[in-house]
Amino acid sequence: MRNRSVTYSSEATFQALADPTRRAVLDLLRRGSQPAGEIAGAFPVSRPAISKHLRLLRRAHLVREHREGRNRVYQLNPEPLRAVDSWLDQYRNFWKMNLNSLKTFVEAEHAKEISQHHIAKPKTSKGDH
Amino acid sequence: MRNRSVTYSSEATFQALADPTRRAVLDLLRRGSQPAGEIAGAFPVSRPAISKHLRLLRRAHLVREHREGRNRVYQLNPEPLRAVDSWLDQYRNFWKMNLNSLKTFVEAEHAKEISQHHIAKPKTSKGDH
DNA sequence: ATAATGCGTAACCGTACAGTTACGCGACTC
DNA sequence: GAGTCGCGTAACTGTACGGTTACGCATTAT
Repeated sequence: MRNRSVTYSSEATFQALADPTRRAVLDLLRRGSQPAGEIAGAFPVSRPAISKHLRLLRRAHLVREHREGRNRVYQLNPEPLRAVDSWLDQYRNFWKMNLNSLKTFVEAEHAKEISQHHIAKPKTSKGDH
Repeated sequence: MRNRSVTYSSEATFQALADPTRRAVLDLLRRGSQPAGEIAGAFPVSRPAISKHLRLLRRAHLVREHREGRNRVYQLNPEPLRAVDSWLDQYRNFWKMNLNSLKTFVEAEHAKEISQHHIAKPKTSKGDH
């Protein structure tokens, strides 16, 4: 449970990531920082629309903004994505399990087949509930 | 670009994950499949509200539903989370980079300081743009 | 000083959606 | 068959938000 200087609300993060345009902005920003205008230029929506998206991304700390003359340059901040990664972590074993489920199943069947001489199956654990 | 039998729209997935209640439902379902009623019982909102959340999760293929008598049992399907994991992958190197950014920066400054005898700074490389 | 640029914000739509209550329907119980 | 349980859905409300246009405010250019 390492506590970095700032604790990012994964709530805001997920919320910010929910919009495809915002994810695209992040993808764009991976190539390098850009002023708001150029970001807006990359999308088929109006500049104010992007401005609002950027505000949301700012609130989620997914981007950082600093002025440069009359430009506002936006920079990616991948830090909060770490929280998403951690959250995902709880499910990773889970889908690895599923990855091997067929294999495991087959092996289990195989093992059963081998040792299946006089052992009565107790009841088949009826799902995972 | 592996194409599994089903292609999950990461759009629907992110959308589904955007709500805290829905993420909580998934977290709950990690412990095992449950009928809708029990899921609803675990939250301070009405049963129909949960029912709608479950519908969204179903659409995103994050849960699977099957009837069992007069119950509808919901089961976690972690598959679509893989897509999220892949998406995140593009940022993983990035935040590893940032881990070392301070170190790198300090080292760079140090190097500059050493060689900085008669070199006029052209204009300060102006961010990372 | 004046004009033009770059951006954010306000004001205003339309739509999505979280939540509620009322209702309906299939599935077990007696 | 009548009652009840489990659960989805319809109908409705409040709110968030994506998009637009109009506007305002700095900063640079003339």
